[in-house]
Amino acid sequence: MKIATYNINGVKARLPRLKEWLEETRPSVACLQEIKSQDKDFPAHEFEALGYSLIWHGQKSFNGVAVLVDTKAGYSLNEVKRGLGIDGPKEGEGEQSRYLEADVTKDGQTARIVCIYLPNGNPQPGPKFDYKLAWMEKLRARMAEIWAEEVPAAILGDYNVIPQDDDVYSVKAMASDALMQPESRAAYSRLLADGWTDAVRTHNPNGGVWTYWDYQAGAWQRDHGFRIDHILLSPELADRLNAVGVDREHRGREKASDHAPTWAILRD
DNA sequence: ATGACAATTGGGAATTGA
Repeated sequence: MKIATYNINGVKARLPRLKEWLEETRPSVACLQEIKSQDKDFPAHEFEALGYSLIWHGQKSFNGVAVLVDTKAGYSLNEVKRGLGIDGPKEGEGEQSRYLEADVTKDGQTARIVCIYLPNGNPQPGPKFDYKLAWMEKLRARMAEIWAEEVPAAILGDYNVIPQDDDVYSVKAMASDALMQPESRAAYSRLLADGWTDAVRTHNPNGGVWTYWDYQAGAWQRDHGFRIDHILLSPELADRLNAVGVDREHRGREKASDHAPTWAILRD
């Protein structure tokens, strides 16, 4: 089973790139973030035509997540939960679309798949940063519930956290950013301390792997990137981890997202 | 300190992102 996470930065603007990525790399499960589409406008048929089943949780203008499974390869999915029950940082805006959880099944084997788009938190300090930290605690509580269910589970997505100094091209350049504040890192570390495994880190213990390059200041050309898209695995799935990777080449294409797809392969 | 880029909404300029 190949599971992947990809912050696509707009499903409508990215549709050709996204479809070719699915066809070229054929993930069994794909978690998408920043679909930037309302539910009614989400082009589900485009993905169904490629042999994927999917669920999505959209929102006007920004945010939004989706989970796709390869029906051609025999996978099916059932939604378990959408939303963590936490309101956005603006008064009265309600909950943002950042969380989608499903059971994915093939040949009688089921894994819990959670797609997250964790709040960015900039500028910090401020209400958006407070929201980020509160969201991370909500996530941790939900992950503890999943842990207690003792199901094989993977929590994939854009965590908007640079876990360590060797996960960024320049510590100095990003020092004041919400992505690498001590509070953000501590909250992420607590997830690992709870027993979850950072799949990409496990296979790259010295860091140096990027999943995001800014559109600005020639960041891609200079390889000024960092790692914020993560795949966290329960112990059973961590034991089955075969390989991880980042589809860097897709970041360099025409009209690409500023993130690159990040994936892990698990033995059946 | 600021802006550099890009997507969305709405049909211009503001918001958001990281």
